[in-house]
Amino acid sequence: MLECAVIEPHPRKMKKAPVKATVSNGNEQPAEARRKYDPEETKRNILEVATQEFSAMGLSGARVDAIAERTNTTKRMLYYYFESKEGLYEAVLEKVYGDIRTLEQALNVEELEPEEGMRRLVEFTFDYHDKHRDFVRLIAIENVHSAKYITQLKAFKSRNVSIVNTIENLLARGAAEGRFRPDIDPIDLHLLISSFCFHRVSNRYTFGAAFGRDPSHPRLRTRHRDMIVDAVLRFVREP
Amino acid sequence: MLECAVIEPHPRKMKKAPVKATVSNGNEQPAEARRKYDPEETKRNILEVATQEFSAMGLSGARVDAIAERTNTTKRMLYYYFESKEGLYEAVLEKVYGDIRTLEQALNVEELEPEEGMRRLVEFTFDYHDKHRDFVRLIAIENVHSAKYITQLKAFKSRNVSIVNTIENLLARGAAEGRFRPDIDPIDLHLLISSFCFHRVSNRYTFGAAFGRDPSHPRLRTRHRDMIVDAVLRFVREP
Amino acid sequence: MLECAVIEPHPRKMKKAPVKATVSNGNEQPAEARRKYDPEETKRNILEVATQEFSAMGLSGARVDAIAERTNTTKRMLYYYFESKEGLYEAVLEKVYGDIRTLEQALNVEELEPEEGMRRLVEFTFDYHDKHRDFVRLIAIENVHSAKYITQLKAFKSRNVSIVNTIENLLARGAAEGRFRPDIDPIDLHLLISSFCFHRVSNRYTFGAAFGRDPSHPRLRTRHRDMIVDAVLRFVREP
Amino acid sequence: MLECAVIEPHPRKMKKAPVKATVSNGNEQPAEARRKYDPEETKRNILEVATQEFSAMGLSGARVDAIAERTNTTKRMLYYYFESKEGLYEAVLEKVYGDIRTLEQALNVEELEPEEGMRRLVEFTFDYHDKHRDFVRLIAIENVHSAKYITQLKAFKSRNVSIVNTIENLLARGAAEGRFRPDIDPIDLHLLISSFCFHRVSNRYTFGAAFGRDPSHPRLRTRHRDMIVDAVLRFVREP
DNA sequence: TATGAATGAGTTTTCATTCAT
DNA sequence: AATGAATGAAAACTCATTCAT
Repeated sequence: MLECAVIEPHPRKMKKAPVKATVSNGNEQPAEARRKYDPEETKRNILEVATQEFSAMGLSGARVDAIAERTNTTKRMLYYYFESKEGLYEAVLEKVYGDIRTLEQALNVEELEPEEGMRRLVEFTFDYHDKHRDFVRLIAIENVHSAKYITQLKAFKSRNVSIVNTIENLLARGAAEGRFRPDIDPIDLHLLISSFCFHRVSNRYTFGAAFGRDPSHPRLRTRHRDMIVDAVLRFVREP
Repeated sequence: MLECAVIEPHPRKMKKAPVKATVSNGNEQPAEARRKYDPEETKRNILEVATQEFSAMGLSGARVDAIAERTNTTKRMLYYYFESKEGLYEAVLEKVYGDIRTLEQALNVEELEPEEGMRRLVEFTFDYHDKHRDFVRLIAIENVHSAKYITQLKAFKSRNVSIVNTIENLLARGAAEGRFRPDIDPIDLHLLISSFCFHRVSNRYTFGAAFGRDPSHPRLRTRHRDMIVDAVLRFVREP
Repeated sequence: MLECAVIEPHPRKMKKAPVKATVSNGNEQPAEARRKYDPEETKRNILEVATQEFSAMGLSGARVDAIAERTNTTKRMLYYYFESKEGLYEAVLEKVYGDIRTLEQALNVEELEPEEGMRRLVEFTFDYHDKHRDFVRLIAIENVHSAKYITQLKAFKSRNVSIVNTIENLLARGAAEGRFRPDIDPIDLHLLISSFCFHRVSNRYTFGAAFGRDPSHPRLRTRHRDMIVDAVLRFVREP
Repeated sequence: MLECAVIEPHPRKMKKAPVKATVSNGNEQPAEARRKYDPEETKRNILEVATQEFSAMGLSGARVDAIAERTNTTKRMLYYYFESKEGLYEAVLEKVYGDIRTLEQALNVEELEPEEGMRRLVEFTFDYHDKHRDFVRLIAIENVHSAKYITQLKAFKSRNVSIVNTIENLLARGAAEGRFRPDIDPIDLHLLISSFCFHRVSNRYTFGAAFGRDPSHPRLRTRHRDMIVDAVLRFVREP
């Protein structure tokens, strides 16, 4: 049967240009309509939507189609700029880190006296996680993926190093003044601080379900902020 | 007959060994006699493998095929016993909670004096997260999915309630004795404790990447345990 | 805008089972209907169709959908058994080689006297290419892809070696008898023979277009067969 | 502003250097003056790159983007000048034929005595295929596509006709002199000659893989050239 | 003449789930 | 109770081509 069945190559045409239907879609842009050709805006738009999707659904749970749909452009552009779903995910991580960097610059605790500086640092860390929930969720998601993608970011290590340096400086000055205990490891302390700040955001769903309290409620938020400051100060103070 | 081309499905994917390979006992039996159907064992085996897969890959990232492959049985059985991927995931959550309950019974702090009881409670919480990493990862995964599945578990709420009751009791007794501050919210305190215990497990990949330290290393583990006990006691103590 | 837009994870359901439409499609199978579950038949069927498609369209030109459509099964099975388009292509190459091997066994020229053996060998080579056009086309296609896939086949090298051995034996015996020239390289001669046999099949379209002759026409076929035998014998004969 | 994340489209694909980079001449001109639009040069450049891509990848395997990338111009220009991928492919075929035509004029065997003329003709055919590998590959590719495109070329038929005429003339003169056999069909002989010359180029990858010999190696090349001349002369000579 | 951004339709591949035995 | 084969829907990704400037 097979061997001699001389199948003339069935002629199949090459891709042709699609018919273009330039019909207006009814809901026209308002007066200050976006420019049609604005790559930076396109990228930003894609990244914005992708950030939401990835942080809401996880890397595997996110759908490229879902992202594209909520974008001002098409799925194709997403691949045009970011190569692949993973590439887009990485770009999202990068962007989220970039966004945060600016904020971080503002933290200037080196000039404050140690206890006040420590208070500021903790408050900053708290606010920072509280404000950047997408960031927190993405880090949690990264841990599900064994931090495979985030480790490739240059920004990643440096950022953590800088915060630890800040803590180290505070601890050293406090100890020199006899106000702080001298034997505290800065990284350990950073872990203590960020654990709380991170956890109440990352685990707010299970927390809410378990205790019937939404940790993002303003009253709870304030109380938590005070508490972690208090706990940290009590922890570092001599004796 | 394609004598020379016996094509097995997906010949290129490396097959990991099933989790519990039924070892041959040497004196083989005729086919019918040897194969002893053991539904309980089959279910246990499936759950075990599924726990690994879900906790390693997340709910969306997990693959039914991957689970079935490492099982002693087939994909069909997985559906036979657990209905669907989601059903299996729920069963995994349930199992993980069940496993833990036993351990939890052992914690009897009500008889200890408040400070010692608090120490025990924190240590218990620490050890418990440290030992049950799959549990921790699954909770983190649940939060990616807005705690959709875990809230359905009866075990879930009760467990958290019981731990909070324990803390409440300790705080009340401590306050009565004038040793603890009287204004501490037990749920807040639980959040403080569990944040640290949870975070160092759930985020160990990003932590490791950021600081070049593996938080599961024994030395670090001990230090962290001491630290959280210390921090909590300093936090609750009067004044 | 972005940062604080708390997007509640839009609930999206997991894949559900499709509705099964078990309607009869009208053109029922004849009495000797295929068994529904016959993996060997399924694979054979896929390979048969794939052979046609690849040999007609080339590797890049072939369409997985087109193959699946002409199959008794679905596209999914194609991936079930062959992993990928490339995997299927490789399996096709393998099968085509397997098919041919049998035929080749029949060639027993070692017992014939050199000249008669050489005639048989050339005729065999001619017939073999003439009959296996898919094979010829696939080899041509492989050369477009720099023989990337075929080199992985075990069957490939051994087959060529055996035919060269056969030629070598004939040449040696012929030279010993003083009938053949002693300085002929067997691989070169194989190239001379197979060039012609291959070319008139592989290039029949351009040949037809250039000269208005279809080289597969029976009359031309016979003349070509005689010609290559004649040319080879004249080439090898002393002096 | 995503200051730290300037995302270029497809940042991961390595870009090969364009085929002819317009080197800066040191003393730069103002923008308008420096850029000299040279349509002919642009077309030539595109064709050159396209020839490489098509002959290396086949018609379906070739990528318009890949061609444009290695060009000094953009994809749009490619469509501007050649309409479509197919149009470009046809232009490549045409160019390749055009390139060759010049060479072919030089062959003047009508003045030589038949045997010497035949030798020259074969050598010419050999050299011509050996030198124009792209041409050979493109013909092979055309046969994968049933010679759909090449048949439209005016140059195509005429070229083949003229070579056959040349052979016919040689055969006739040789037969008249009693040196050549009188019953040889010129088209068949052309097929014999070109088969070998074509095949060793078109199938050099599978040949190399099968026999561990690269047919384009100078030593092998010379031997092959001598062989085909020898074989043809022995074939045409009386008796 | 020239260009980078944009696109829609197609193409390959994956996945949870079910069927026939 | 158990199984390997089978499946449709959806997901990721690609490609030739065109638009707006």
